[in-house]
Amino acid sequence: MVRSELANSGAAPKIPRPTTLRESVFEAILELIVNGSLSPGQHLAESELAELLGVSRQPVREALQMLSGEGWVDLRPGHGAFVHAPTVQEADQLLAVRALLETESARLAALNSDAAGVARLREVCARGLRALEADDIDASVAANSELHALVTELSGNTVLAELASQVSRRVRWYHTPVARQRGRASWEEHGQLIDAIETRDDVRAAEIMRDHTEHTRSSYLEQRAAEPAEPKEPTPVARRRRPRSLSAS
Amino acid sequence: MVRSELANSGAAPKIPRPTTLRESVFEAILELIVNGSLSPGQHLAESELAELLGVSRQPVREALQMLSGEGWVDLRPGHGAFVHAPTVQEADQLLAVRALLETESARLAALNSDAAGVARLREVCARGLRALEADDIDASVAANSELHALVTELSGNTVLAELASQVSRRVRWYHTPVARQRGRASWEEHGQLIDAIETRDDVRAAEIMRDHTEHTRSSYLEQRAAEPAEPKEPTPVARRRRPRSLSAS
DNA sequence: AAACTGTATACTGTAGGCAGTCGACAACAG
DNA sequence: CTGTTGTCGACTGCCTACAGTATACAGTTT
Repeated sequence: MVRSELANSGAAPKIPRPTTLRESVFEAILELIVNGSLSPGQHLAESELAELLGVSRQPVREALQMLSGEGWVDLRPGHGAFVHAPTVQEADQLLAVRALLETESARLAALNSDAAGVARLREVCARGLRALEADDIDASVAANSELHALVTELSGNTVLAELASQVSRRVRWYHTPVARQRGRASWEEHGQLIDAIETRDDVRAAEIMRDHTEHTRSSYLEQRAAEPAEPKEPTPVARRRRPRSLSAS
Repeated sequence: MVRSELANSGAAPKIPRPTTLRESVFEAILELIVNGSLSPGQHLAESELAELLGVSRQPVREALQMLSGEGWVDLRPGHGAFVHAPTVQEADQLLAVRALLETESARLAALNSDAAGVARLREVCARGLRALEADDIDASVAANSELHALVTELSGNTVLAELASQVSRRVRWYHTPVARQRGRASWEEHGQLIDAIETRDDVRAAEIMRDHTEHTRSSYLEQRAAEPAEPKEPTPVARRRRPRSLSAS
């Protein structure tokens, strides 16, 4: 194998693998949704998005269908795509499902984890705490997601991990705007969780994770109850006729 | 409302709503996968499928992406679609996830159910038993799925129900070929489950469902252990060069 | 004979275009 | 003035076509 010589030469700068256009478009639109540039209920015209992103309609179509599959947009046949407008009820249900999936993940992680896994958990946890001290909300939220993803990965159940990851992303969307508080307590719970995983105490790990996710859930509900953003308008599905420009908010 | 006169006239033959082509193609390919016409690992060329189904490549592409989203095919960029080849490990993980989701569904159903819901459950259960008596495996399996779907629906958590439905379909694919036995016992457990739901005994309902799904899981594993169809060939990803014809098996 | 290189083929990814359909507004009848 | 019908505009869904790329085979060189 003469090639191995070249293969082992390392220093492979991972050539900018021109990932498929639809994936780039997927990420781009997702970003627009998450950061609020596209408001819930808004109609997404393929042509406009295509022009905005400088691509043809086809990748946009495919990206919209991917988004639909994960619940980010609603696809009404013949009418096109609308940014999904999450109801409070749905958010609550989603949080409940997340609690279920992550609790089981924590339990399995406690049973399957090894020293290396625990070390990685601690590293992420430390990073999250540092971000918290520095008041870097974004980094803190990112570390939070990373930690939860790591727990699901350590569960050893790939299917479970993928499902949890999908659910978590949506949860984060609903939850991020109200996640400012509940920082310190959250990371303390994370520490306890890691302790339980390290000692392979699956029952305790599950218990901590359940309480932890339930805390964020009740925190979310309180927040929503405090400021009922739009109590009316139960389904404001793109009331305005033509959102000519996509630059909302 | 003059229109109500016409609207209430009933007898709406539900005009053959020309559902989008991509959905029809989705169903068609899914059927080909489930019934074994397309074997796991087989490469799916868009052009061939398009010609086979008498449509253009576009709906086929979109259908394949939907299938990819639900885990039926693997989409390798630049290489096209391959029928997903489930490993034993993955099937086991999927069954574990199903157990988790359905157990929670049963618990919630016990808390939320009403008389009407219980009546529907009993109806389906009776239908399943009749099918079993008549040795109608297909009908029995269908009733089984319907019953489980009904339980998740009665849980009141839509998100949970959708997730469980998705997982169940895949489970059924892996499981159907080995589902011949375990008929009688399964339906007896269903009866007990309905009893628990009727009496709103959430703990017992969850317990029964967990045991029930664990039974099918161990049943599946035994079956696989008994006949290790292809112990070798860990990833037979379309080894043959050109599967000219799509009529496999 | 073995390995490398050039060429051919087939398939994917993307673009552009056309017909069908839905919603909205305007004109008209009762 | 209210309800109905005709017409316009826009957008989706689908088809066709082209370019880019990966794979396999054959020819060539060492």
